[in-house]
Amino acid sequence: MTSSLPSDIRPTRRDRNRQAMLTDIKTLARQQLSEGGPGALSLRAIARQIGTAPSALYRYFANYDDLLSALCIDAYDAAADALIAARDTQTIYDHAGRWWAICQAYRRWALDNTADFALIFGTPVPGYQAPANVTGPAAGRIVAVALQIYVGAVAAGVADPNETQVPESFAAGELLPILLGETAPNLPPQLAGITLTAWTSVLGYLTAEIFGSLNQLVADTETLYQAHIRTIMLGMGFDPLTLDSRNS
Amino acid sequence: MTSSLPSDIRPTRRDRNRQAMLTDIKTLARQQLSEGGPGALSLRAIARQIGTAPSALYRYFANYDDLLSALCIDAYDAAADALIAARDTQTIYDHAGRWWAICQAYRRWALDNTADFALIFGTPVPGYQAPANVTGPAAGRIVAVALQIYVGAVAAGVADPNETQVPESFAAGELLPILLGETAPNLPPQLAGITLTAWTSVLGYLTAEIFGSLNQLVADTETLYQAHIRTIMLGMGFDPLTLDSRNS
DNA sequence: TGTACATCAGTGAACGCGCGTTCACTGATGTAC
DNA sequence: TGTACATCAGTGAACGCGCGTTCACTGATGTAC
Repeated sequence: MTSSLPSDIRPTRRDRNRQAMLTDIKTLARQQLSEGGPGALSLRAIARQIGTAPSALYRYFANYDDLLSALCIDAYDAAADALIAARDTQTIYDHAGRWWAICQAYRRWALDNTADFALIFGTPVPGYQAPANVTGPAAGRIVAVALQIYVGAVAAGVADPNETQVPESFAAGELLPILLGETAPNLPPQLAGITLTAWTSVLGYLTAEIFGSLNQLVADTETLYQAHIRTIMLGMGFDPLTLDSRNS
Repeated sequence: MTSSLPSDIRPTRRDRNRQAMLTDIKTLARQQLSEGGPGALSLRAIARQIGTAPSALYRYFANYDDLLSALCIDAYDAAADALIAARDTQTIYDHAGRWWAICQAYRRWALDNTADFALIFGTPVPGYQAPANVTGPAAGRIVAVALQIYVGAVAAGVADPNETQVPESFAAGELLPILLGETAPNLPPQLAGITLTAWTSVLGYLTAEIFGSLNQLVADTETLYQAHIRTIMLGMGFDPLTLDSRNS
């Protein structure tokens, strides 16, 4: 009975094995990167850990770079998913709450997945340049989430974009228009500018905390992060009163 | 006459050659890193470019890691020097101007020395962990410059630290007390917190611009950076009017 | 000023290593009749 | 249900490569008398 289903619906044993192997490879690859930093990824080492011949991996990835690209995309997607999940823990009407939530989730995800974070935002793996056409859209998803929340906040009057001085129009890159078109057509680029400014500030803190020198300077990075986010939100024109009531 | 000076003062031919060789090695090393990313540094390749035997390099650096550490320290120092030089183009009384200046210089330096920037703030080179005792102080210098300016601004009443909500006391790491002791003893940690928050925001933008996705999103990153800095300065409690008069 | 010795820079061959990738192959899993 | 064939996963040996590091050495540069 169970085996009478057409193969389109019920995947064959081979298909299932293949999927399992694919995730095994990627899991081990991520592990290697997290332990040895970028460039520490070795196909042979993965094969060794799996217990297979090195050449067997070429049934799953055409070559070294292909594996890396797959890891990048997975990482972007995982981060975006984490943000979206965090966003949805808050009401649609609580814009400040949503922004706050994605910021917390971003840090959590980064701390819990250092390797992936490094892969995406750190120095590129030697000799590897992520193919922009593949990796770009995945990267855009993350910013899109942030942008969408801010647009909602401004529309609801909870955030005042005029508090900052981002130029009203600035030359956009290739990806931004696509991004804007997807989330909110006819969006004033100023909002995008503010969001990017804010978002890079968030990212900057995380970079400093994860790669860098921050841990040597401050022990309680958690608290400092909250203050950081608050400052950023003030810069975006979120209502100070709302923020204060939330924090205390 | 020239050769009659004691060897303590006039370095021997050997000494001068040695210095030249040292800088040659480091220059080529930096070049390699900038071309191939972290992990792309190869002693053999350097020897090849210099036109010497690989083993000759061991007269100058005990091993691979030693060379990397030297490069790190140089990079930190170069960045700090650039900041200090920029700071000193402004009057001692123009605190906002000084902060603005070091932010501009920071970006310039980062863009002009991507390899060094990546070495310090990017993902670590595989298998290499910078010895904190060597590298820490150099890293501290940079933050010290920023901190010093902010302390001056607050003392002069140009910046109001109470505008933000950084916790008044937070657990400090190992390095911060040393840093504080050097630049300004008995400094309220709140000011340090604000400075760190601000400084990581600056760094975050640069990380995003240099490593990352920002270029795909925005073409005129220059303008956006100015807005970014302005927002950060507002968050630090700098006087909005002063900022506006400067920008226009 | 000239000689004897110590220091140091650079040579070149060799070490053992791990890497990505190819290739002809065996054997298992699926498919069509 | 059973057979014949096609597809695919994995094997194992081999390729050429570049790497960091060691070692005994030669020759140049400095130093002391």
